[in-house]
Amino acid sequence: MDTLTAINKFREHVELYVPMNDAEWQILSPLLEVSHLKKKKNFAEPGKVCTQIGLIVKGSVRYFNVKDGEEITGYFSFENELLSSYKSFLTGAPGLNYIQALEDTQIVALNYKAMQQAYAHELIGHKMERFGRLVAEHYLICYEDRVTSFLTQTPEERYNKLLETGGEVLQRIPQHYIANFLGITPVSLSRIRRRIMKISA
Amino acid sequence: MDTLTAINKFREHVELYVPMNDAEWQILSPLLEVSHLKKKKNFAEPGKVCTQIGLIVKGSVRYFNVKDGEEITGYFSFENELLSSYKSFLTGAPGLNYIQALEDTQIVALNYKAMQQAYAHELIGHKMERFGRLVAEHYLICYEDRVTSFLTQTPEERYNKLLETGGEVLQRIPQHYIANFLGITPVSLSRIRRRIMKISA
DNA sequence: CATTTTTCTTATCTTTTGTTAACGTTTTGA
DNA sequence: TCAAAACGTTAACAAAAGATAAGAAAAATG
Repeated sequence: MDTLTAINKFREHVELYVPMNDAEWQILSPLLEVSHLKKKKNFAEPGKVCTQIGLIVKGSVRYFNVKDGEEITGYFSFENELLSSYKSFLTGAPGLNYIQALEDTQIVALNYKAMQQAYAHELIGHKMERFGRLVAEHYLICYEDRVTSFLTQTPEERYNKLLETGGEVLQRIPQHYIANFLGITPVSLSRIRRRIMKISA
Repeated sequence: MDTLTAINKFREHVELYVPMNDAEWQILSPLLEVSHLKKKKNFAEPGKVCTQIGLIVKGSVRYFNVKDGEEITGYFSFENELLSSYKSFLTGAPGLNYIQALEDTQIVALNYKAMQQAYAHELIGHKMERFGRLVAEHYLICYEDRVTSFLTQTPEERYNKLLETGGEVLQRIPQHYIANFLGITPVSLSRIRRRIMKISA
């Protein structure tokens, strides 16, 4: 995808949250950086500060932690979704997880400094703060739902819910990553799948 | 606590995130509502829209869901912490959980309309948006950590970590609530505690 | 296109958790 | 103050999940 098209995707994404006129866009757009991430390359790594928040305009990524030498996948992001190692980006502390491209991926990003510039800008600052707030609120709600699912649902219930709602993830992602995402082992997910098969058959 | 002292606590809380001068405070403070919640009374209930976000100036609350007639406690909030059924407050959709006073509790709150007024205000809007953003980011990080703990740690590890860091919760909260918070049953937590006792003894 | 590598399932065994119930203790509230 | 409710622990059993290993199928890679 060419750079202009990519950058315009960022504008579309912002406009999901706040309206943005051309004058405002002229201020924001020069702050953006377009980058490419080859499959298996990392957007973020443990021990390093994540300096960017980005929009995936093409491709997909996987979030994972490494514990006792094992990868534990926690999340995925696809086209038209934001990505960042949020805690690291927001606090400036080193991150704890990898964000790795599942396929060749194109990203339009703001670095931390540019983001702060945008927030502080006399013309677009108020609007950008609102954008930042609405984005944070959106992900807050996602996380709230996820925590609730861990507290109130069994792994099997979580998987069934994912079957209903999780379109893209289920098609494009290996099962053992999904198992991690659900908080269980791949072997356990395989057993759950067999239980469900038997019931519905 | 008298109303003025309570309201000033709200100002102190805002100033943890953004500076606020007297003129700005004169605009914000009239939007606040002070309320009291007797022990066991609900701040939020499933099926009802949570219309307020509040600061606990005295007391504490418990968040819980009811599944199959059983209460599952997901979180606690204490003095000088914000409370809301965020998803409901932010989206206007009916909430899914109870927020209930653990003791007689005093709350300084903004209702949704007042919050939107503050965000849109020509003088304090930018600052309030930033406050809202920083608060959402703060809780986003809390939730991110919590999800990670479910994915990468065993219940026993989660409990050990809570023992290290969870000061107030451990002193003031019954164990079966803590078990729920950790995603396990009270019986299971009791067994974990015995295992830990044996090792450290 | 051949060969690694990855992915998924299955089996076995162990460990942990859930469930239910009982018991003594503490707290609550009428 | 006294009865009822709530709380924490323990036991016994069932159900589920983790660990490990093996094997077949599918996909990736040179």
